[in-house]
Amino acid sequence: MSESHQLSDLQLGLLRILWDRGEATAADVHTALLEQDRELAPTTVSTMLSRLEKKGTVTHRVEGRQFIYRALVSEEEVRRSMLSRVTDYFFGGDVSALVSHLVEDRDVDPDDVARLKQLLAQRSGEEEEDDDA
Amino acid sequence: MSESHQLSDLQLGLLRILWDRGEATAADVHTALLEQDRELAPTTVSTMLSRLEKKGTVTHRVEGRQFIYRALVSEEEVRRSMLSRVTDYFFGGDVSALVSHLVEDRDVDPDDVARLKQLLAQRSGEEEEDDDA
DNA sequence: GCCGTAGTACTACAGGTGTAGTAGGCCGTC
DNA sequence: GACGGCCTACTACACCTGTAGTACTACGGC
Repeated sequence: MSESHQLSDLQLGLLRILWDRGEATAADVHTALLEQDRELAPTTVSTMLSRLEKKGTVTHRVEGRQFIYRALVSEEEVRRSMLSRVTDYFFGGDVSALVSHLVEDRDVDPDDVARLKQLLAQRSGEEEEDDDA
Repeated sequence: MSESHQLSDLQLGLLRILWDRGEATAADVHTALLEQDRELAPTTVSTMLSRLEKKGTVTHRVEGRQFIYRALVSEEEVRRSMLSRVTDYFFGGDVSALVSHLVEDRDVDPDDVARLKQLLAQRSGEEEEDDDA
């Protein structure tokens, strides 16, 4: 499990739509992309969907004449895999190094810092509870 | 600036070597890859390097008969771009949401939690100092 | 001065991606 | 029962990636 999901922007875009809706016909996906200013021919969308299916990333069931697509990889899984990639390449696999970097270097504003502090407090709380259970 | 660096594993591998050494000949890169158990023909490495050069990702100077390559994009830049991608796709561009996620969900062990708390404390400390200055 | 060797350039090919046209099948309508 | 439209399947093509072989060139040694 957890093989590296190396996905292109368009592929991620398609998955995003499927994740958000649970299921969608090719036409739905096409429309959704149009709404995001990705103007592709309907056949292009279908092609991409079948290719993703061939790779096992999505699947479909048939309803009447339509194919209703559904993602086979979870958003969670892909997110995890993409994050791992960054973590591995740039922080030697050390997640907390990544977090440090983000906190130090990037635009985490003061409110968020507060929020995160709270979160961490909670985290250490839970850890103690875990000891209990 | 900051165009999306959509780089493959191998490309990142090559860049990693150049980043670490500053400069390297094709042979150096080849050797370094071997040490990482990436067994590629020397010509393969050269091919990849010239392709990266064509894209403007690396450049080279000539010394004797050898090409000495150097990255044209910084590690920082690529890291930032890859992180943005994840942040944008999965956290609507909200870096602190990403951090929360990492802290909540992933293997940040208790020591790290402590470390991060400290870091955040420091962060808010700095913020107040900034107010001062 | 010739030859081997090292190093780059050129060429090749399979597989993936982005993009889309065309063909073929089916369903509802007149 | 034929026709038009909708939907998928098949085909196409350019470009990128991974992979590597072959060709060419130049330098150093004998």
